[in-house]
Amino acid sequence: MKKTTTSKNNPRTDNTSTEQKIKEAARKLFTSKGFTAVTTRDIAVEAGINQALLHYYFRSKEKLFEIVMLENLSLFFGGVSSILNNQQTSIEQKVETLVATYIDKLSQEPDLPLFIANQVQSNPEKFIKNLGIETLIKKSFFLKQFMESDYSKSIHSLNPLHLIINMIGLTLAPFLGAPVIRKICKLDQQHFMTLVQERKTLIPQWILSMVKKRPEQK
Amino acid sequence: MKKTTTSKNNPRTDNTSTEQKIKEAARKLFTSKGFTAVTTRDIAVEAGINQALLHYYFRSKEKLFEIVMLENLSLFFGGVSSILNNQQTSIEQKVETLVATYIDKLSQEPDLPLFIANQVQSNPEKFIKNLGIETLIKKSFFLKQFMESDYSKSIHSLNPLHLIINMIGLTLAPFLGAPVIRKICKLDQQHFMTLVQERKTLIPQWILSMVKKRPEQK
DNA sequence: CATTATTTTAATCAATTGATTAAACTTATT
DNA sequence: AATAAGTTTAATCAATTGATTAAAATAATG
Repeated sequence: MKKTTTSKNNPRTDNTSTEQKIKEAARKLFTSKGFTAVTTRDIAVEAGINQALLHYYFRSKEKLFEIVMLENLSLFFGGVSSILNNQQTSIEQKVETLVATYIDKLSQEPDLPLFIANQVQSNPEKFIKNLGIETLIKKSFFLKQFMESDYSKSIHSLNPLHLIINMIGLTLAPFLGAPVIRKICKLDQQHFMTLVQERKTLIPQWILSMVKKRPEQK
Repeated sequence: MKKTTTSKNNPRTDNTSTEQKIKEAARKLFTSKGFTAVTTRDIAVEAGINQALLHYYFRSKEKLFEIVMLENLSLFFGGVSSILNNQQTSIEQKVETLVATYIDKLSQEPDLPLFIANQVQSNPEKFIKNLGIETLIKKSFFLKQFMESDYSKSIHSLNPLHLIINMIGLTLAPFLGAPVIRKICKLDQQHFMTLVQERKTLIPQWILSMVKKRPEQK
């Protein structure tokens, strides 16, 4: 039987190496190929362990996926709240940090956006519940700050929903299209990274220009 | 045996109703759930036919998926070439028509972007080959037009790659996040549609403001 | 060291999967 | 109507799947 609750054996910090190996293999495969496309045997091979061990440690494929999904969610949204609710920073600074943070994050985990997008599509209510997205955005200091700013008072006022959609869209787009972009433009990993890094300064500029003034209709 | 080549029976235009039913069921399921998550029996049930008929008409699940994928690709990219290569329209007009066309298209086929994104990730080279994307973009009249315009000559000149990424990102974003956006903001289908329709005029304005002038660094 | 608890393994299970087959049924052709 | 060609069906196959089991191997405990 598996040591479940308070066990006495801890070789060192005891995050049983095998358990960890399985979870990491699962995360790699689930994140890049999705739930149904990955078999428990695939995971076992990737982790270099016996297939039965997967069930020994995680009961079922579903349970393991659930864990991976929650990990990916917190990886994707972790830290956002503290940026959005920082009382010391301006709107402009928030946009900058947010974009920069995500570009760095996605540079290390390029499969994350598509994984998240698939979860959003296949299970939106679960997605919303597991995160505090609703409060994360709607009750954020960022939104309050924006609604009280000149931006939302001017006649050029823009629905903040558009703003959020744009920020996310502009940031995720190059990662979602990465394989095609790289292939067509013949960019190696390094050149692609500089392209993406450029956007750290560009996106905030674009976002602010959207909200500051509209070009006159000709 | 199946009537393959030139058959003599044609009730009317003879796109055998069953064959069509299967293909439509397959498209619906494959597009929303992906290849591995859908079984041939799922398709049979959705189409209201016997499972063996699927193989009778399409040989294998893979072949059927291939057909659906190509159909989706041409659905997604159809008409783009004629917009990009129109010698009569200005850059501004091209951006406007492109955005408007896609917003209309995706409003009717909201699952398309994620399906395409998944294909891009899992099989980029096939994706590029099946389409003429490379020529579609790199050799388009649009690009030539842009490179010769004031936009690319000014000191504010912007890598056109960013422009294309932005256009796509801004257009697709609300559809990729649709379920969450609708849930959080409590938008019904109709209100979501007006939100998206607003972007038909907004996105071209944003795109042009990006390329026209940069806000000064403070 | 002996005993017990934990971890790992190989073998196997039942269910599901894509695919095939042979017979039944329908439609067209003469 | 008789025959042939095309279509549909139910039954079945072999392979793969997630999951279980019981025994073996390893580590911990007294």
